[in-house]
Amino acid sequence: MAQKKRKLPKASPDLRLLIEQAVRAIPRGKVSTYGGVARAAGFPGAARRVAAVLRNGFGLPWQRVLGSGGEIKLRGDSALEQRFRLEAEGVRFRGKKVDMKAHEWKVRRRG
DNA sequence: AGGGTGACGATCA
DNA sequence: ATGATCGCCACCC
Repeated sequence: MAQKKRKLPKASPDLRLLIEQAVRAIPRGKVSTYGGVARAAGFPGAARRVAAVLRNGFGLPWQRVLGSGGEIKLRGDSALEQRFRLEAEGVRFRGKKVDMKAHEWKVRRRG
């Protein structure tokens, strides 16, 4: 049994705070990735921590965070819900993935 | 104290 | 494109 159901880890308070801020900074109609949020929060390589924060936290626009390449990494109904939520705010998909070229959020935006 | 785990990511076959 | 494997690392029991 390689997969037993386990509660997901909660991130450290400060790490969680910074990650939450980065997630909340993603505007409606835009998306980012776990790795991208981690880097934006100052923790490159902490993609898994980002996922843990999203799952554990409340009131976050969790649907705007995707796996690399714009792929939804959730399973089952949650994956469908994420897709519906994104489409509801104008995010378009190309097959199974979000059209990152059009929707990926970049902090550095200067025209 | 120590091994298992995961809403990841990159790489290889 | 799909599936396996490895690196990562805070968290859980």
